[in-house]
Amino acid sequence: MVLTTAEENYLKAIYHLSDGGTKSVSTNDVAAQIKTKAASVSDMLRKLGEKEVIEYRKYYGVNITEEGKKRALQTIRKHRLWEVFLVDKLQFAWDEVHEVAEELEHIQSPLLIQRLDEFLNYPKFDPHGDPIPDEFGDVRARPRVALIEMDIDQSGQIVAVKDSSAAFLKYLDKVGAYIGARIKVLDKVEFDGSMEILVDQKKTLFMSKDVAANILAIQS
Amino acid sequence: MVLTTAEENYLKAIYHLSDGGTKSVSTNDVAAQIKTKAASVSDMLRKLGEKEVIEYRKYYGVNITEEGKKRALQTIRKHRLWEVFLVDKLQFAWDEVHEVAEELEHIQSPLLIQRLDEFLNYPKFDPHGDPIPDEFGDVRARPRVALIEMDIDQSGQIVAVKDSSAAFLKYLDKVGAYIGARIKVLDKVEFDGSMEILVDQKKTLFMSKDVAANILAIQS
DNA sequence: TTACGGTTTTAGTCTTGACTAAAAATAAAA
DNA sequence: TTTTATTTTTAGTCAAGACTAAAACCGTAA
Repeated sequence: MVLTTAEENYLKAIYHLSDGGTKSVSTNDVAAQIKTKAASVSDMLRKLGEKEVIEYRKYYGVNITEEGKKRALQTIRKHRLWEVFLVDKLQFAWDEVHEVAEELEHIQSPLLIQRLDEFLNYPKFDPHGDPIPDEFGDVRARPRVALIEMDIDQSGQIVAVKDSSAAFLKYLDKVGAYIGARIKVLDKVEFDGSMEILVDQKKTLFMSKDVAANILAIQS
Repeated sequence: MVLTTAEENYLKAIYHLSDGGTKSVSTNDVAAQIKTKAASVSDMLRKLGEKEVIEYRKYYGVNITEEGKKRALQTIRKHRLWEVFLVDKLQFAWDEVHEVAEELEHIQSPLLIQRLDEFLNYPKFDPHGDPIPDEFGDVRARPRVALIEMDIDQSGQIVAVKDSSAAFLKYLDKVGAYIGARIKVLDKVEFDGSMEILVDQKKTLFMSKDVAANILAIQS
């Protein structure tokens, strides 16, 4: 059973909105996500229901089925692999990749994706730090570690903060350590626990133990 | 002015059928090329005429305009660059690339194509030996040389034959030296002018001076 | 229990790009 | 010059995927 580009996009949106299939999703939410009108969504949900990739009860929102989840993860896998390709091989910046990957993810060729995965050396995370599902749709849980726990020379990416107070976020923004930033530990000072961090391969940043303990990263 | 995927495909077909814009093309020819019906073509020609990428006179076929030629060459450029990518980077065989490239060529991103070109090191020919237009649509004329003229260790691709008699073509087919085959000169025998040729990186072929003089190749 | 506001669905329309069947135009033959 | 064969166009449909407007439904508050 083949899905159109539009159907793939709906399914992906539903997957994301449902937190990987754990919650049910309303028509309006899908409409907002896809940037379309609720009426169009109703129509599409009926079709996706017939194809059995979602379970659709009129007026009660949708739940994604196992088959649907598998399909959505395939699309997400393709999207993220292309993002890695664009950043690692074609020197795109991360904020430039999304739209292009949004188009590339709909290319139909299992061989292409298999070979691309191989060419990229089987990456586990995309440039935003999101995990890349394997060909069976399995997603490795992403272990998050406090920046303070990372060793010298380790690379990674900032994915979240523990203390999300406005003041702290403002500080992060000011020094350029935004969510998504790729970082590398250059040095750790034994004396006060402070760290020297390379951000986006160009900017060096000094941060106190307290700051470094509040930032969560994934290692790569 | 933006062209849809379907419009790009029509334009490309017209470009090819018109021999690069030198001949006019009939509705039926386009229908055969696109594998669609003449009625559908009529409709599309009207639309392409309004967009001024072709000159359309009812019942008298179409001529591609300068603007249309430029657009067609952009699409051809994208197609051929992707083919190079698939063969050179993803280890596709040259007869596996066409369909996938047919999808990839419609991805809209000038930056993507510019970076891809750079990543592939500005290739001048695709895996079938067809020239890749530059970003302005200029196509470098492809210098063809008789196989017999090539030096040892030179690589290239068979693009045509001088003597296209059935007997000769049959012979070529039998030994596996088809049009499009990638070849490399392994050895030239001074004594009788015969050559040893590596075909598609796997098969070694011995051919007489007379045969080698009848085969035209491009060098790469 | 009924009324109301918000959500969702239905009904009907539009555009793109395909189709078939029929009409019209051109080209070739008598 | 008229007839005939071929090509091309028009007219009318269809499916996908969007839209608007109107109707139907749900949950909550009176």
